[in-house]
Amino acid sequence: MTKMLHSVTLQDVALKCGVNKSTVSRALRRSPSLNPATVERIIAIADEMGYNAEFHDMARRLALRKQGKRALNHVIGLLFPVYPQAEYYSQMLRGIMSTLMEQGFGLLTVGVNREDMPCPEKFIFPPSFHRGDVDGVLTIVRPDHLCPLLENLTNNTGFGQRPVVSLIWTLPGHPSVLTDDEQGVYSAVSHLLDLGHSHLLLLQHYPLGGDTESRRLAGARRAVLERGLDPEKHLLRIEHTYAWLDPVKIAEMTANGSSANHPLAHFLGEHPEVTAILTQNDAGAIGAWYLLRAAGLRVPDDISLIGYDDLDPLLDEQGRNILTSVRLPLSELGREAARQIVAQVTGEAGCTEPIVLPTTLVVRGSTAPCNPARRVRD
Amino acid sequence: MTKMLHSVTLQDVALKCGVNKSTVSRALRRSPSLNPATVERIIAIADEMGYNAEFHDMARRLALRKQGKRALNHVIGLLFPVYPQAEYYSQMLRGIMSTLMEQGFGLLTVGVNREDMPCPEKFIFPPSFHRGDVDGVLTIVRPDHLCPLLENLTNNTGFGQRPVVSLIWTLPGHPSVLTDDEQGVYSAVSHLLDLGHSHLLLLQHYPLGGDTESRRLAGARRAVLERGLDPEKHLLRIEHTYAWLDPVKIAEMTANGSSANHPLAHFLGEHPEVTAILTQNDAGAIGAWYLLRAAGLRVPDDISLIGYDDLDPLLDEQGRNILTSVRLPLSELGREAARQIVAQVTGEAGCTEPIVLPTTLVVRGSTAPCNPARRVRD
DNA sequence: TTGTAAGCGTTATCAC
DNA sequence: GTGATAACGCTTACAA
Repeated sequence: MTKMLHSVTLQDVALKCGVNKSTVSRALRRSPSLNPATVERIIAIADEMGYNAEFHDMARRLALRKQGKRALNHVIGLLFPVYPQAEYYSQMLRGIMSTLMEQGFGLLTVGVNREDMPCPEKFIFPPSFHRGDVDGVLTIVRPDHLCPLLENLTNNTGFGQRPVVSLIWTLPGHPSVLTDDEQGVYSAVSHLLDLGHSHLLLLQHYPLGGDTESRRLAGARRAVLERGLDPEKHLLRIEHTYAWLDPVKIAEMTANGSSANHPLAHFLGEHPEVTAILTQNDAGAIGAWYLLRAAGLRVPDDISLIGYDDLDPLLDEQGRNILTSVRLPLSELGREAARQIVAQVTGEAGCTEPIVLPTTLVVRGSTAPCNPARRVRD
Repeated sequence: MTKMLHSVTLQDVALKCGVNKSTVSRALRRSPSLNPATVERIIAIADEMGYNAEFHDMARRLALRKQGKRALNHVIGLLFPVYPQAEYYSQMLRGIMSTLMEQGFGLLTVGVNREDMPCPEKFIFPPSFHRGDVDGVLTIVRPDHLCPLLENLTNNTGFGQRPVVSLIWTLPGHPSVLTDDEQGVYSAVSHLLDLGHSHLLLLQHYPLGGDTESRRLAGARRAVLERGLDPEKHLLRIEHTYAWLDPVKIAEMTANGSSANHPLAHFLGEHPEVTAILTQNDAGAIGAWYLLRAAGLRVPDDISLIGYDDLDPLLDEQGRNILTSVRLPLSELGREAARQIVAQVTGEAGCTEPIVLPTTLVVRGSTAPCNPARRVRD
């Protein structure tokens, strides 16, 4: 194989084979209407000459357009959030990337910035999307942010009605790949109830254009109801902002002695019956842990604590992670989504209903049997 | 602007304007040889008809190929490692992504798996690379892994000799964007020497196809020599594997009481003069912290400890990060690399010598003045 | 079974 | 200044 700068064309191959270039074209795509012998001969010669089919894709696509057909680009777009939470999104990205690579697809990533979303009409997709270089897109963006972008995309001649698959969030009219948050919280709450806790506090973010929070709540309620308990009494709940339990802020508060002013501290003071807390994510659990500690409450002796995602560790004196948490199959989620979008763009039948992957409760030291003499220190 | 499925062509616009399609072509590219009045008129009508230039890029590129010219795709490839260390790479990725977006470029990411590198000839780039859809590439891959891939790429008609910019690692013959590790370790060592420490231990990974380790060592030596000290005596050094100080492993060892067997514990026993340790990264520092703790050595009272990267926190009782560490400008690194590759592909003059971005020593509680009565507990 | 020829939609080289 | 025309390299009726 010689390293040639001027590329080999069908015509070049045709000349060498002593046939017409259309014959070469057919041969390379193994047309059944051709003599198998000539097909093999032509392919061999084309190979030998270093004919690079992919290099001539623009010509191919131009020709195909006449017939109203189109060639696959083998490129999947990804609308990817640029906000921190590195580990969470990285795991999905790894799953997506490795699966797409295996399938011979490229990944064209577009950063979606939460800050830019107030005016999504200003968002401009890279030209590849307008050009039709992208066969389909995966998105990890909350629906309310996503919808204007998607409209932008589908109104574009270059993208049109190509497939879209949503990760993490359900997206009306499109397939999605989700974690089973109902089951995740159900298993966490069941675990606590099994340990004898009867008054639980569920900390949740304000719903942000998705139904994750309601699915989690549903799981918690199911576990409570299943034991014949009244959710109103036994399942307390606080909705809060992202920053509310930020470990860095909590650390500042505990350091300057103002942590008793935190709303969670107040709430626990008013609700001494609460012996277990479920947080929205591990960072929140870590923030809560230091807050509880500053309030003189010990985990798990006085209060059990469960995180979510199983990404950030809460280390004990020896450096072991003691945080009981709900682990999400994030990289598998990425893999499954990649499989889905590839199935869609290659025209295989894809599921239309959401694909829901199971979560796993990882039990560690931050949960323990309910201590009847609990919170005497309060 | 009507939403049309069949796209508007130059011919369509020409017909409506009552001119030839070649005139429209010239008008849209604001050819100076055209009557400015007609230029404006044609552009207006083309706009109104919803002519989408990007959609017809394949035809444009086909035509340009004749002249040996080529149109920019506005796509940058990224060779990105798929191994864990999420936060480290995510920060760079964010910088790269946001800058490329601002410049109107797309990012085509390719995962490079360390495990696959023993046989890099099996690595296949997505077709976009062969097709010439990528204007240039950014890489965050160690040179020894990268070189075979790069050869693969440059031997390809579709990529050829297009620009390559390397992040983190220098790459012979290509521009690179680096962190100033010499200065990073220099400032860390200077800080320790200023605190009165005179016998330091530098923990480093085995060099892995790059010169990062030697640059760090150089910085350490410079600081020591600057004070008239002999590096042989005052700058001890251990080269170790990635797993050597893995916090999870260390936690297991301390938990089952075997941590005294760790080579670092032995080494410190044999070198009681050492009062400060610099690790290769924060995870290593965290591992070391628990190891020291298990050995009865307190940080910073007995031993000062400095991490690297400033990504992973070491939390104190109140939840504050106490790890003194060298912060790298990772997201700025990504931004600068993106600027460089865009400059290269648009034909602007780019720096040929490496761009080196400064690091910052973030002093926290894990470093303190050298305690003369130190390590009496040993 | 294979060759011929007409596009796909652009750009560039000529004329005028 | 603007219009015809010939590529760019491929696919696919249709003809042979």
